[in-house]
Amino acid sequence: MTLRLETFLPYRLNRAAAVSSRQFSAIYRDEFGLTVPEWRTLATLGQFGTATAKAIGAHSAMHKTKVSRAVSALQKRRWLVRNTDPHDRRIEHLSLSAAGIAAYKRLAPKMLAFEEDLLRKLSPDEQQALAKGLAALERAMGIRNRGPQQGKSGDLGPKRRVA
Amino acid sequence: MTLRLETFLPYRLNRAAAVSSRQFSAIYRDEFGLTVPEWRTLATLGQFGTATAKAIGAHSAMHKTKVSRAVSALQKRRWLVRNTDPHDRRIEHLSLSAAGIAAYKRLAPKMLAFEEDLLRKLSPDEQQALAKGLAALERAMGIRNRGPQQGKSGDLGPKRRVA
DNA sequence: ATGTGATAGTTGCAAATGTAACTATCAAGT
DNA sequence: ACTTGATAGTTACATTTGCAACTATCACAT
Repeated sequence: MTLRLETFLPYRLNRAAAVSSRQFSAIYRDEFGLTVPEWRTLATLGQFGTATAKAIGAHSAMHKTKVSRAVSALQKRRWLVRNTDPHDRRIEHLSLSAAGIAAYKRLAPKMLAFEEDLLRKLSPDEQQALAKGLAALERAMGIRNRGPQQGKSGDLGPKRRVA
Repeated sequence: MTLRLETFLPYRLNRAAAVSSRQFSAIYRDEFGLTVPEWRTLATLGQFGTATAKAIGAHSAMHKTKVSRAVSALQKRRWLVRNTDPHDRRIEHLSLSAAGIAAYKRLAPKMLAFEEDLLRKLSPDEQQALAKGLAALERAMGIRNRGPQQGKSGDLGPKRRVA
């Protein structure tokens, strides 16, 4: 019974995530003063066009208050607009304004380039292994990768884990 | 130029780390009320016997204030003892008390079992892929897996002083 | 129509966190 | 000895975060 941290999965994940997050977040922090939750929200809406706060939270594993505050911040910058669902006024469909889209289009290539720089340090089969391993892990942990929308009936909701 | 979050590395890492951390931390939180930094510190000392606060931070990618507070908390529980280096009084060699070791020995098997439950959901070659991909990523990001001592720049162990 | 329970999202408050400034110590140069 | 620059670790302060409680709205049953 020995717990070797270097091979212990949650430890490795947290460490890798922390380091990568520090490096990547420097980009949008320096350029726009965006926080991590704000950038994630921007990126989600940039990719999907429209999503609810709940869907963003489910897709990114962010707590709903984190999403709520990120949405408020982006709205204050006038990068994001809210549209109440006409059939259910509890729901707000979020999307980017023109300014928000412009910021996204300016940022996304830099993020991708940075990722590519990182991945270039891996051999092709290491890259493949990483992708395969992560996908399997996501599946095992119940992380679903469908679109963030479908708020109504089908929602991929935080309810799993039957106990 | 499309940024698909489901395949974007830092996003996936953060998401996987967040989910795994939530699940794993429930164990030591429920059992002992330990926080994540406290558990990491405990686990590091449990594995290595002795380490400095700086080494713990370097090994786990935790900020030094996080480590400092975790060490204080563990010390307050009397699970940890500090020993000032006789040759350099800035340095404190940390180690677990008997009570700390007892707690570690009680916790570590549960953590390992939980990890095993998770990994069992992956096929053997998925497990291998994950290990290989993570190792490559750690190398690419400059995460070194030697003993917890020595920072990024460095040599092993307490600085060699030629008497 | 009214009550019950569920859901989307917000907010108050306390706890956790990071930055920067601090103390104490050391090594090396003068 | 004294200054300078570096390092290990701590602390003050402001920001960020999460939990719990809240509002508003809905579906459904009575």
